[in-house]
Amino acid sequence: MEERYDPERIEQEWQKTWEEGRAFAAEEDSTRKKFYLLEMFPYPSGRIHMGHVRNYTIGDVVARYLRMTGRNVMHPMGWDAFGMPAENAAISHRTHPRDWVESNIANMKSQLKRLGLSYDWDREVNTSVPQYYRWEQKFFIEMYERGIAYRAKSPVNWCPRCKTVLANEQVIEGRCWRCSTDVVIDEKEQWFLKITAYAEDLLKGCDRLPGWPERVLTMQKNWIGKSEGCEIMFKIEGMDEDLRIFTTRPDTVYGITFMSIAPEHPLLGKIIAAPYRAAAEAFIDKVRRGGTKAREIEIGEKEGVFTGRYAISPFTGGRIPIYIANFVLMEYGTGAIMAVPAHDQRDFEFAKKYGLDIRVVIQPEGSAPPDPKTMDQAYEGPGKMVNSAEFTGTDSEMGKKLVIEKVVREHRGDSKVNYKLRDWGISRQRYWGAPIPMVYCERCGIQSVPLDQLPVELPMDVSITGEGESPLARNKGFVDTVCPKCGGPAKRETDTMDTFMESSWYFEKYTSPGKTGGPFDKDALAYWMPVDQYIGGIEHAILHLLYARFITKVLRDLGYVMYDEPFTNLLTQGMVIKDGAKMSKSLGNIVDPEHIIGRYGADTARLFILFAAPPEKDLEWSDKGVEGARRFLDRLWRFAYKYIDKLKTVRTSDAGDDEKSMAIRRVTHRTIRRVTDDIGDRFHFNTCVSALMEMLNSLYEADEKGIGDGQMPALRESLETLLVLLNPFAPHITEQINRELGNGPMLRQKWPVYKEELLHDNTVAIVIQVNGKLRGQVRMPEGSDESAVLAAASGDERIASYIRGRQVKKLVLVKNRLLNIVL
RNA sequence: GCGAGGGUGGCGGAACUGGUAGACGCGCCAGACUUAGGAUCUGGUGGGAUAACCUUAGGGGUUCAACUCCCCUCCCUCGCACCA
Repeated sequence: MEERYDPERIEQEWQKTWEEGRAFAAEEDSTRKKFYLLEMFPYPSGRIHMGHVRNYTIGDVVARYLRMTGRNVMHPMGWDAFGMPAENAAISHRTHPRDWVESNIANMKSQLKRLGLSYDWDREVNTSVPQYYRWEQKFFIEMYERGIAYRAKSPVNWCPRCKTVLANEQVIEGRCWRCSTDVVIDEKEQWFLKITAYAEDLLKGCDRLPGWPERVLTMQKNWIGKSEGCEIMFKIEGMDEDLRIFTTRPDTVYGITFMSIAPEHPLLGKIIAAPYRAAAEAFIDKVRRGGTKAREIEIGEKEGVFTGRYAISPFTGGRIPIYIANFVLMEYGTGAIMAVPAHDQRDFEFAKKYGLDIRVVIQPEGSAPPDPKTMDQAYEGPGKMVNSAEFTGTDSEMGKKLVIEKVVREHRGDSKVNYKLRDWGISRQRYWGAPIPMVYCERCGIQSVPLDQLPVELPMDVSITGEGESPLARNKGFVDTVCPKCGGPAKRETDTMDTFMESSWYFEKYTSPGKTGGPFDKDALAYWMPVDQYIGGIEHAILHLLYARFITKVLRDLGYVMYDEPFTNLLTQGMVIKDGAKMSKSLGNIVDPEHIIGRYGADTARLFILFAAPPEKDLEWSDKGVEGARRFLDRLWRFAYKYIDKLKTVRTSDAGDDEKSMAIRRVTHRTIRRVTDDIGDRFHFNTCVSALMEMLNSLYEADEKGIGDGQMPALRESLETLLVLLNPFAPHITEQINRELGNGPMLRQKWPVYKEELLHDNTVAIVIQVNGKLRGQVRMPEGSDESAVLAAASGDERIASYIRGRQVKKLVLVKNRLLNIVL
């Protein structure tokens, strides 16, 4: 054994061994319990960052631990290889996106290998190759045939900088999620996936995911945004059309004093009465100029203008003035609302501003109805209906049902559920993505590409300039095709799919990456899916995780998969921060993983990152902390080096029962218990590491007191155990020392099981409290009863001084731990 | 405003069902070895005149016993935010 710990040499050697032995290749084995462990695959940007290191290290600990417990672990890795940066790089570096991506993958792959991550590289998936995206195209066509994929003209979020359409989910506070440019609204023909048809399924599924963090589920539920209420049609005075509104408060219909409609409402042209036209149009124009920014970000003043027209209440028959209001959104509900200022804060503010009536129709439980003249805010709570004709006196919750019944009876509307969730626009006017397999024929219209002609391959001979139309639209060889139906000239769809499509089913592809006759091997899919543990950043709480759940449900309905949810357990790890801020180029606080690995070794990097914080919390990077991690490994190495020659010649099974041996063995078995508890169900890797540090500390303590030849078997057991327990965290150094001990590889080694009888000493330290305050400690045989402990405590001079001359009122004994003497 | 999660030494963080608060690591202090030490080892390290005693954001409560349970207040982070 070398005297000095040299991580670089050791790590390279073991990584080579693992690679050559295909050490982490997973195979279906129906006799073994599977575990599918997955970390979110990266975009191949070229270099890994600390966030990756953290994400993948956490996963690797779980993978290596579970393998040792006997689970058949699949731990794959791949590349989310489509997407804009490749195109941007192509423009600035004059390379082809494919080449750029490939060299990035090669580089990142070697970086991941240098971290010692135990991936099954045989299952590697690259989403940008036709063998991958051809199945996505097939799914798309099948979705089209079922009406799940459809084409529609709709206002889209357009990023002028990225020159592409963005999904609602990709617009953050009115700006592009990538480049933060203000997004503009444009009308375009787009391909959509009907995620709204799955809104209820996705929402219900949230309640069947106990292994997901509550906050992720909450975010998803919020995003889906279900609200139950009803639609009511109001007659418009002097017009044939009805005004349809959506409300969740049918119990307040007798409090309607005006109507508010969105400036984009299609009926507006007819509704606005001639004398009001100029003012109304000026207002509409003003709102429109404000754009998305003003409407969606600034919680601006509520403004509106009277249309000069009235609706008729189907309840009272009264005339209700119709206003155009800036806060009413066309995209939600019907784009028109009934306004009940007494019981809706927004309506209240609007009414106050324009001097409109306020009519109270709900009386709060146990207090008088609010007075419209003195109210300073709307009462939005429940209560008893008042001033509401035949409903007066009814409880508001019951009233909601009864009013809906009345509306239905009179054919003025129906109950209705609305969702905030919108259909997923997947068209992207970009080159580097999966082509949407559709053809436009002048004669036959939209046609899907016949399945036997898939894949529609992305052409490689393109010029990428970043100007004007997408490179695909200018590529005649690609665009010009024949209609699959009539054989006449036709043009291909030139939009590509949102890259979130590829990441919505890659985890399924890992189960049979080489399969060619279809997307998945049925048996492999049945064996491995669903993913038992998924690990990734919280930033994907909505986008990726919602889309992946959606596509899984679609694939289920298309008959490809047989489960409802793809990820049983989800762990969202925190960010890596430095000096209190997220690592970023602009802040100049980036720590390069490669540099850390080069200087301290992968084992040190892994150990630090696991030790510094529990996985779900943010991790503050500390160079000093890294040194501490390295110091621990150095200490481990030195300890092993000191005893290696003696340890080589003894057998663990010969461990003696002398006091020194027993002390060593107790520490060993107690540590097994601690680490097993923390690593298994709790994922508290930081406390695992500290338990291992404590174990090594106590071995050094034993060393200080002198370890004789008689203790060598116990010491061997201890060191071997320490190596196994530490192996998931620091796989290289542990393998190396283990080999020096003359043992075979740790890969298939069993996770140790502690021996109950070795956890206990025959005596225990019992804390003595007097009136709840700590006063001392006595050493007692295990299982001592109240009177015995009290006797011992009384014998202790310090403790006795607190009790002397006073009556013991009560004794509280916590077996083997504590005695509280109450005076 | 609504929803979720937090607030523990100089710092990162422990304390699983209420039972020795501050494990482990960093930093700091002292010492040893040494030509030197940013190497290594040993000891110390919540506050306090190291004596009483006080300490888990602050205040109250339940209990023999509270970081942990209950009530009130303050602060921080994240998500949603005119969704009718």
